Amino acid sequence: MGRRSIHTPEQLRQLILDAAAAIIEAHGLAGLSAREIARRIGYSPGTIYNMFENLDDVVLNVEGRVLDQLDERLVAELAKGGDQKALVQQLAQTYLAFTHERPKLWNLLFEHYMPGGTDTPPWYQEKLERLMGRVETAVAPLYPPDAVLERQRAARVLWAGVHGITSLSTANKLSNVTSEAAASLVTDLVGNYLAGAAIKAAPVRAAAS
Amino acid sequence: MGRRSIHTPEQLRQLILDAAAAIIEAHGLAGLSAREIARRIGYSPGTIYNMFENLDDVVLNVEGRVLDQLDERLVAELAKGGDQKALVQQLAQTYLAFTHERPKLWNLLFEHYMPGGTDTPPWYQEKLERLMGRVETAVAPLYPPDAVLERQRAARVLWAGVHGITSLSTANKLSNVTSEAAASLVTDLVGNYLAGAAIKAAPVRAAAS
DNA sequence: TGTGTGAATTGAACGGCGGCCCATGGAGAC
DNA sequence: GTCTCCATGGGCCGCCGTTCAATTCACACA
Repeated sequence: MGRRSIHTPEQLRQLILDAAAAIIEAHGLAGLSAREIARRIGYSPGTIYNMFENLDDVVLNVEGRVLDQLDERLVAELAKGGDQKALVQQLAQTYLAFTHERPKLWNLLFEHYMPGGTDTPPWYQEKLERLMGRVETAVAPLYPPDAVLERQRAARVLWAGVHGITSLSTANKLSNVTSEAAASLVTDLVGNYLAGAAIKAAPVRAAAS
Repeated sequence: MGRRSIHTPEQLRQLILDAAAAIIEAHGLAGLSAREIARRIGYSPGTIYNMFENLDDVVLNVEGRVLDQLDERLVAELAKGGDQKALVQQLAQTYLAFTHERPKLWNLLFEHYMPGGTDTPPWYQEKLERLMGRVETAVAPLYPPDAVLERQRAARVLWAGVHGITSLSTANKLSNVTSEAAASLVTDLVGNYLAGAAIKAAPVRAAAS
């Protein structure tokens, strides 16, 4: 069969990524295969190799879209504004909600290693840093303007901490913690961490407030 | 070929689990296969099915051993005793060190879902709860004796938080955070969280101390 | 020491899936 | 109508989990 011209190359790319994401969400990374993607989009396996280098390339691009989607959510949340302290809490809850919506898809980010231990491409690292930057933005008002390192550290700790709660709760590996309870754990983590950090900055005032 | 009696059944079980763990540590869960285990231990694939129900059963038992090994480490750390506050920090660092030693093997716990969404067997959940109990023990002296819920919550939050840092740093998904830097993030997390929690319990005294 | 017996071990075989490639022929350009 | 180009999808080759009839050996007993 020759060319179909039903879909533009870009449409085809998106079709493939949509299908791949759906498969991963339903059956995990292990359930993904070029044939299965092809079946779902009504094309043949070969088509996928015209648009992507190989399956790992497809997966990497699915990951990229997930990161972009999370970024959109965080940006939307930041745009709402509101109380500074509450903002960090809101971001954390947004992250939690996002990862709980499509747990297997989110888990993909941690299941998928690059073949041969290659590290992820620059655009991927940039997406990660962009996300981290959102948290830094939210945390910024709570720190003196010149406390750059503290801010970065806080952002990373909070990001990782919230990630830990979502990761363990979606995997059902936090003994007896349901998804709903995870939200209150996140609140507790963020609240106590920020309170503790505030003491270090200005012990007396923090305690008095 | 008939019986060899070179290994007792129990030895054979351990041989299989050793080999499986080695394969997973080297190539991830995706690299595991009954044939590969058989090759490594010098037996045939069929032998594995005499000792285990199927490959998932093997994997589950590898997970069990990993949990047991971590528990041993935590217990050893608890036995050392020492300052109460420092103890929580020590446990956290022990966890971090353990997961960084064999990252792929540790990751197994979060890559491997039970087939068909079955939940993990009771003995597995018990191992998880035993681990959580270790953290509760370490946290206990920092809370009033009757504050059971607070203690449990703190243990879960700390456990998950530390897990998040180890998870992201081993996966290289915490922008620009190396393995060594992870240790200081853990210290920061535990320190600030506990400090924040202390305020809530007794604002004035915590600030004054 | 010889022999019978059952358990342990085997490995070939089944049915299926996978990644990836390339000769083919249909679609578009002129 | 002709030609060119490129998407196509059938096919190659290999690996997988799992099974089970056949085989071989350890051991008990004589």
